[in-house]
Amino acid sequence: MSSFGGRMREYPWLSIDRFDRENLRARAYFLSHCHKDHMKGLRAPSLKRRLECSLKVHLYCSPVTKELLLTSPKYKFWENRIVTLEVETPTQISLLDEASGEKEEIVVTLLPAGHCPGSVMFLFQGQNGTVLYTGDFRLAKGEAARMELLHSGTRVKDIQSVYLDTTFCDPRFYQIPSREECLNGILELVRSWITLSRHHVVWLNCKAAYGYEYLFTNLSEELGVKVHVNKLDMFNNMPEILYHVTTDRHTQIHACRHPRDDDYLRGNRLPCGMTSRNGTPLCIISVKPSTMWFGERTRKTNIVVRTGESSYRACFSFHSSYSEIKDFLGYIRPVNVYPNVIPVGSTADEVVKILKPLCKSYSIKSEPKYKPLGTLKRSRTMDLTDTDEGSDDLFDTELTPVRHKIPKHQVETTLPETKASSENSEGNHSENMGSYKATTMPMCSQVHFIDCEESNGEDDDDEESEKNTVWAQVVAHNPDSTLILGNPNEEAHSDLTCTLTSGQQESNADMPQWDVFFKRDIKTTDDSSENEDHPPSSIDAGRSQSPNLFSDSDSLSDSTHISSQNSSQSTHISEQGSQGVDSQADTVLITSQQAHGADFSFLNKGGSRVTVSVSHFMAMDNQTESHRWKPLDQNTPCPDNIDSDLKGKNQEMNAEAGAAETQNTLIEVNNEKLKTPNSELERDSESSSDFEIPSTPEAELPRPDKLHCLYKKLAAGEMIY
DNA sequence: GCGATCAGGT
DNA sequence: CACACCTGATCGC
Repeated sequence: MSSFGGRMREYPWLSIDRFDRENLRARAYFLSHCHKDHMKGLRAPSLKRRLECSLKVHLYCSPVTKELLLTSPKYKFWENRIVTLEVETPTQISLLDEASGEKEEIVVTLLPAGHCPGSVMFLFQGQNGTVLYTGDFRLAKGEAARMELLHSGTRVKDIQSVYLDTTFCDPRFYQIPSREECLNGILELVRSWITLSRHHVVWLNCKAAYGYEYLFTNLSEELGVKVHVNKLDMFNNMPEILYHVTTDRHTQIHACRHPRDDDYLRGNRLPCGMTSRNGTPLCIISVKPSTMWFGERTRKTNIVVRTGESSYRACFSFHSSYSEIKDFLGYIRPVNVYPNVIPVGSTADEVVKILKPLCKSYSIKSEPKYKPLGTLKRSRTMDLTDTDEGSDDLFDTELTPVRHKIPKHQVETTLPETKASSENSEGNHSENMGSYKATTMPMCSQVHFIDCEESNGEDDDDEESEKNTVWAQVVAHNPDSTLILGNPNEEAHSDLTCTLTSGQQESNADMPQWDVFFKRDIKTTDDSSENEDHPPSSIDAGRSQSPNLFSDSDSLSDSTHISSQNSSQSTHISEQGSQGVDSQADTVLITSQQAHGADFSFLNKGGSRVTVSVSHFMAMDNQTESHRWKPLDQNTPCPDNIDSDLKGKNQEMNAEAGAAETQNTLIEVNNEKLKTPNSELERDSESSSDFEIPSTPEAELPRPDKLHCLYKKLAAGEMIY
């Protein structure tokens, strides 16, 4: 649960995901997603009163979040105070301090968070630096690298602070099977059950919260069976979800709820009351989506575990795993990081201890500026592959400071280190706000070296796993190599490869684009169709791959695997067993390795399908990646220019505001992506977008005249973006 | 009667 | 295992 207080050190007059106490004085509110624990105070009378008095205070959120929020009458009073911001569309807003009349411009960008429909992260850019509030998120490894708007050109933006979802920031939660693996596991379980007869139904034991829609839509799409839910009016304007859910109880997949649904199930009755069909009693299994995690060394990951006669637990996570968190933060490398959540059984100190080494100032302090050997072994930016060619790449790319190829940033990196490290030392950041402009970091800090000892950290007992982590990052940087190689070692990182697609879904202007937040294509792969061709037929007992973590499954003597991969472990659920005879004491286990197989074939098919049906949970892949890898087209924002354009826009907007005598708290920049006026920069960005890593440093070296100009500006104390 | 908080449950 | 949420008891206004 989030313990974020609502305010960021850099911009304390903004409140995010908290609306009580001090937050009642905020100049603007932001809601990252529609979960209750992020809406504290949002409907309190005190805030309502504040709104009535302060007509210029608004709530900013994604269109989907607004839609979901306003479905509840309790939040209706917000209706005309909500400003929706399109995802991945930098938008400038003006914040007016009503007391002082002081006005401030800030650019906010919503980035898909993969947590639930409408969930976003907020990237703020303003006079006190660039900060990222992640809200709750689940992003697979490498996804930060594919978010165009986290970059300026090919380089990650300089981010002062990240306010991070640390729900699973504990080595205990080292890995969680990817969304695709989980989905495939559940899909195969559901498929194998409901195909037994029309009376075989599945109850998905989902909590009352947004976030399972991606499961519903994918199951429905794959199986052609809609999911019964209690309520669907919140999706009225989201046809992509609406189509896959129903209030008609005569379906084989249910996610309906009842306060005492356990009792209902015991009585062989669905929470909606259904107990039979045409006089024939239903055969019900329940599947409870829950987070399952695995240690660093765990090779086998069971997606589905049988927990009883007719009950199963299936892996499902709304939050990033430990390794995903580290990958995300390690890519962004902010100066500071602040946990939004203290994981149960952990402490703030422990979390910070884990995260600090991934921050810039940490590497400034602890790493020599030039570490050729370390580089050779552990560069995060090198283009490694599983094969021997990888080594060549390693040498080719390694020695070039690949992240410093953008001229204007190159200049920046030559600034003397000033505040970066001091700010980091848990100092009071507001003290330094005024000097933000001087806060830069030396060149080396952007080269993502991974120091052997350092990065092993608490995991340093497992060298191989560490390698895999590096691998994951590397692979993520080069989609082409991913497609070819996949993961060299094991299933643990297969999630990486599942997100690689190309193309981009066209946005539809009118409807909230829920799929922007959740996209994924459960591909019916060659493998899985092969699976379909082999209806449940055999039990492969006695091969439990259940990790020790799962005492519940271990307690059952034998295991049955549902393989989505091949016929050697074919899918079977014995009706007899599920009916309580349980002769085989089956635990149905679907390993991520198996699911993994399906995922790869999903990829193979990728090219053609990507654009539209890369569906439901991973829009961030689809979208951001298409930004990043496809040839730059007219609509692709050029992040280079967002920064450089900012000042101009600010001035423009200020002028406009003055002219229009609005003095409004809010000015939106047409809700459009800031477009680049500079075709040269655009080309620059384009070429660099082909690969995360430039082939040669020369290609992007700053021109001396430009450098000179920038140096002069710096000397004059001007802000340089 | 309402909201906030906590405990306890799923 | 946790998450996000619900219910019910209690307290204060």
